[in-house]
Amino acid sequence: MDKRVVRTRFAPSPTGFMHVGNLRTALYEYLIARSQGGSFVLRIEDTDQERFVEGAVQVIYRTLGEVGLSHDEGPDVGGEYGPYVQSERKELYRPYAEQLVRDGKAYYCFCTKERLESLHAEKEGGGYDRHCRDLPAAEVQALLDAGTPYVIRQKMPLEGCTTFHDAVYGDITIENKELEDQVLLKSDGYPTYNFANVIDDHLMHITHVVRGCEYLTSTPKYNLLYEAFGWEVPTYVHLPLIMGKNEDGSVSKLSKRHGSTGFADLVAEGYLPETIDNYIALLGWCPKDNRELFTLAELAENFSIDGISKSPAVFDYDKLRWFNGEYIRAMDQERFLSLAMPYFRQVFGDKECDWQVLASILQPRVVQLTQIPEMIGFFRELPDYPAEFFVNKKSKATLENAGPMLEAAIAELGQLGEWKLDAIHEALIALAGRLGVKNGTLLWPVRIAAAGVQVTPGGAMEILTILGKEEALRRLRVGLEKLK
RNA sequence: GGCCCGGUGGUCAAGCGGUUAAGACACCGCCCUUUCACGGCGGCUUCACGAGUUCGAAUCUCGUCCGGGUCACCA
Repeated sequence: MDKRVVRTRFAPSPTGFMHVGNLRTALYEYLIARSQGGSFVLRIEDTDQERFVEGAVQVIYRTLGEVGLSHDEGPDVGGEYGPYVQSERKELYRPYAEQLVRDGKAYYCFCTKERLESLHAEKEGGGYDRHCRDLPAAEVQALLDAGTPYVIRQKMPLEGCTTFHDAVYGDITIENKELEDQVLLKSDGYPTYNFANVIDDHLMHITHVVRGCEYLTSTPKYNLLYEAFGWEVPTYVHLPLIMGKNEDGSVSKLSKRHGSTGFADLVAEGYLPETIDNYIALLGWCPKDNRELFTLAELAENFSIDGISKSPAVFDYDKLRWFNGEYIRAMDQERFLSLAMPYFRQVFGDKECDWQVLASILQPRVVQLTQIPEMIGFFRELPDYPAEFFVNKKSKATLENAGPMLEAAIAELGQLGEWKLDAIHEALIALAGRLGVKNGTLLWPVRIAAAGVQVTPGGAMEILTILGKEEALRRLRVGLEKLK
C-alpha cells in the first residue's frame, strides 16, 4: 500500500487553447488528488520557445478557474517546490543531463538538423542512427571545446525489454530495441518535454503521473530515466483517448476538425462549465453505481482509479446537450435569468418585458443557451404565417371556429385591467368554460395569433403576458384578419 | 510498416465463470398537456469472428479480423 501523500500535477504547455482532452486529464488529476486528500499542482511546460503564445498562461488560469479545478501549488499561488514554470527552471536540468553523461547513460550528439532530416528521408521511420553514441572521448572534448552545437541524448539499452506497470492498463512490456536514443537536452539549452517531465515530477514529489495513453509507448523511456537516477518510479495512470467521429463514420483522436473541442468553444456554444466537468468525467470513467449527475465535489468523493476504462470513448454532443439541459433546469431561476439575459437582449434590445415569465418558459426548454434568440425571435416581430396554422385536430381548432375564438378572446382580454400572467390565465380559462369548449380550442388560435409560429416555448398565456397588452391585442386582431 | 493498446446496441457504459446481459443519451410509439419541452410508460437495436479450457464463457487462453495510438532538438 502506498502511504505517500498523493500529489498529482497538470502540466499543460501554453498554447492558448484548452482542448477537452487536456481538460479531462486535468480533471482526473484533480480528482485523484482530491479523492485521496492529496495535492494538485499546476506546472507550465513552456520548453518549446518556438511555440510561445502570448497570454496563453492566462487562458490556463481562467479555464481552471471556470471549471473549479483549484490547484494547491503553481506559478500564481506558489508552493514549496517552485518555480512552477519550466522556462524559469531552465538551468536546473543541465546538471542532471550531464550527470547521466558521466554515468555513461547519455551522450553528446553533434549531428546537425540536416543530417537528421536526411536520415528520416532515407529510411522510413527508422529514427536516429546513434551516430554519436560511441564517439571517442577525445573527439567529443574537441568538438565541445570548439563550441560545436550539441544535444544530449539518452543511451537506450540495445537489447532486452523494459516492463512498467500502469494503474489502468496493467503491465506493459516493450522491447528496448524499439526505443530511440531520445534527446534530453536541446541545442538551445532547454530540456525536452520528456526529460523535463521526469526531473520536475521527481523534484516536485509527484506520485501519480496521469496523462493520455498516447504516451503509453514512450513510458519505458521515462522508466529508464528514473532508474538511471535511482529515483522512485511514480504510479502511471494512462487515460483512454477521447475520439471524435469523422465525416465518413470512422473515428480518430478528437481534434478541431470534429467541431468544438476547446473549452472556450463549448462555453461560447452555450454549455455550462459544470456540464463540461460532469460530461468529460464520464468519458473514460464510471462509478460502481453508474450514477451520472455529479457536482465537482461529488466527483471528488466518488472518483477512483479502478473505474477508469481502457477503451477509447467517442465524444458525444447529444449526451453533452442532455447534461446541459439537466443543469439548466436544475439551477435557480435567478441564475438562469442572469445567464439568459444577454441572449434576451439580442432579441429585445432595450425593450422591457416580464423577464421572469420569459425565463420561466425558457428554462425548462433550453438545452444550449445559444438557442435562446432563435426560440424567442417571434417576440420581436410577428412572422407572416398562413391561416392554416389555425387548424389543429387535437385541439379541435378549425378555420371556422378560430375566428370566433379570437374575437371572444379579444373582447375578454380587452377589458382586463391587470396584464399579468395569473389574470390572463384566469380570464381565458373562464372564457373557455363559458364558451363550452375545451381549453385547447380557444388557446390554440390565441397562441398561433400571438406568436405567428406553430411551435413556441410556453403557452398562449405566457406569450400574451410577455408581449404586453397592446401588442398582444394587435396580434390577435391580425390573426382575425387572416381568417376573414 | 514495426511496436503498443483496445473491441458489450448508433454513442457512453455496468458486468470480473452461472444475470431474462443493467442503466443513460439518441431514435420510435403511447400517455400527460395549451404547441413544444419537461415528466410517465413502452419499444428498437449489443457481447467482432473462430478455436480451446470448463458441467457452464461477454467474462479465462490462443489465433484472426477490425479500430486506435505511437515512431521529432512538439508537447
